[in-house]
Amino acid sequence: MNITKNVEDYLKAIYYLVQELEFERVGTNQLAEYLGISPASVSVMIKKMKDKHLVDYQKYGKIGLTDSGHAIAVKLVRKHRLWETFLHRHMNFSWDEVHEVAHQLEHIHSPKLIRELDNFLGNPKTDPHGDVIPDEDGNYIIPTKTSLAELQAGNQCRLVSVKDNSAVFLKYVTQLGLALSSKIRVEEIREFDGSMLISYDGKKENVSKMFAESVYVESL
Amino acid sequence: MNITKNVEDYLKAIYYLVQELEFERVGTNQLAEYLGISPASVSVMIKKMKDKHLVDYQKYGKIGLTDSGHAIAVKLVRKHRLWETFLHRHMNFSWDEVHEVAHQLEHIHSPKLIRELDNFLGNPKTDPHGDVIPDEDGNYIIPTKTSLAELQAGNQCRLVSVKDNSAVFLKYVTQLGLALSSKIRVEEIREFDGSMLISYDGKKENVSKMFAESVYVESL
DNA sequence: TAATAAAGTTAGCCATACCTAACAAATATC
DNA sequence: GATATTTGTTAGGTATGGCTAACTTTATTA
Repeated sequence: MNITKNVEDYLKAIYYLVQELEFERVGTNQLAEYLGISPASVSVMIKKMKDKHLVDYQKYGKIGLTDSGHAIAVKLVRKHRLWETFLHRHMNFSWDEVHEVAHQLEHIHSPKLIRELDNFLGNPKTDPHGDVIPDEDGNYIIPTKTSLAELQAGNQCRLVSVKDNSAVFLKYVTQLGLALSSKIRVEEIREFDGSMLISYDGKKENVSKMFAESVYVESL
Repeated sequence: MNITKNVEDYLKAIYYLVQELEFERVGTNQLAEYLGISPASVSVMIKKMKDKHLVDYQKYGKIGLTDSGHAIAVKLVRKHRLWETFLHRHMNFSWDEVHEVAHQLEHIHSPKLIRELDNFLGNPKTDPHGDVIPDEDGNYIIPTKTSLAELQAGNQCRLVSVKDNSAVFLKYVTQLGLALSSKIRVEEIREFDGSMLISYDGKKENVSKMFAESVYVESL
């Protein structure tokens, strides 16, 4: 059973939509939207992937991963995050630049390379966005994620990861002067729109509710 | 004009057959043989590549690279050899293991990554097989290659590169206890089959003419 | 509940890139 | 120079993975 680059992309997309965004299962349209292709193409592909026992599916239903599909997806996530770490630490890629190239690199097939890369990087536990890197056996703990938006005025926290890995969002975070492990204090929360005034590194900035929801923190 | 991974493979293959093996131009059958695909497929592909101005070609003639085709091929060679160097130096890949994975990695598109990789490696001039790595502008000097077979009994030399990068051949070289920059002395040459007795590192070994022709040396 | 909207599927088409079989051209040999 | 042999091309088929248009099913809402 030959898994193509495309099938790998589908598996990772399903994994992402199912696990990270916390839907239980994904619809063909959502998946199509996420992958930037037509729902019709997804319909056809999912049928083939079902034949290969990579996804759970029945017509007009929702898509889920089988155990084998899940295992492959986790391996891809591991590769992706190891490459991101490599690019960030050794190739001078900023955290908003790593994703695109890592997306290409994750399709390289070489168990030895991944083992060696992991070793070279010193078995990192998280990637440049604070996301957990699954171990060689595909095991990992998804940490309970608290968003900045859940805090109260007066609370202090440390930035541990981001919900949105898009270059646009990450550049904005960088522009604000924030990075992983930045220490943040919630100064005020505006009831009417959920925006907050936060302080960090001697700065004070106003951020939207959406921003606060896109940033995960650890309470201090 | 979108260059696919397959077209890249064709370009590199043509480049290799034309430059490295010193034919002026390649026939479709030779190319098909080298790529492990049918001549018919090559015929069709070359027609498309001609339309994209990547190759010089006319029906029933021989294939050559255009300037733009050549430029792309050289960039691929550069990427391939930089990745080989990386795999060998930092990922503990032996010189017989690097080719396959580098062949995958050379298709990664990211000018920044290649610049950074080159920098990370300290702008290496040669890869783990002793082959020259073209610079960022695609410039490189093909050194005059002297094979071990050209030497006379009593001559001394140093191994600088190999003609054959196949795992089978490289493993044999390693097994003999030879590596790049090994110092070799030609002890005897047998007229009838061109085989030679060579000595190096206190060892004495008999090698075939074909072997001697597959190893490039620098006279001492 | 019936009409409408949203979501999903099927059919038929395109591009890439491979294949085999049959044919055509070029080269080599008698 | 005629006939093999080698070399190369064309035609028609397969698989992957996209697309649009038309249709069906499910969900929503009046």
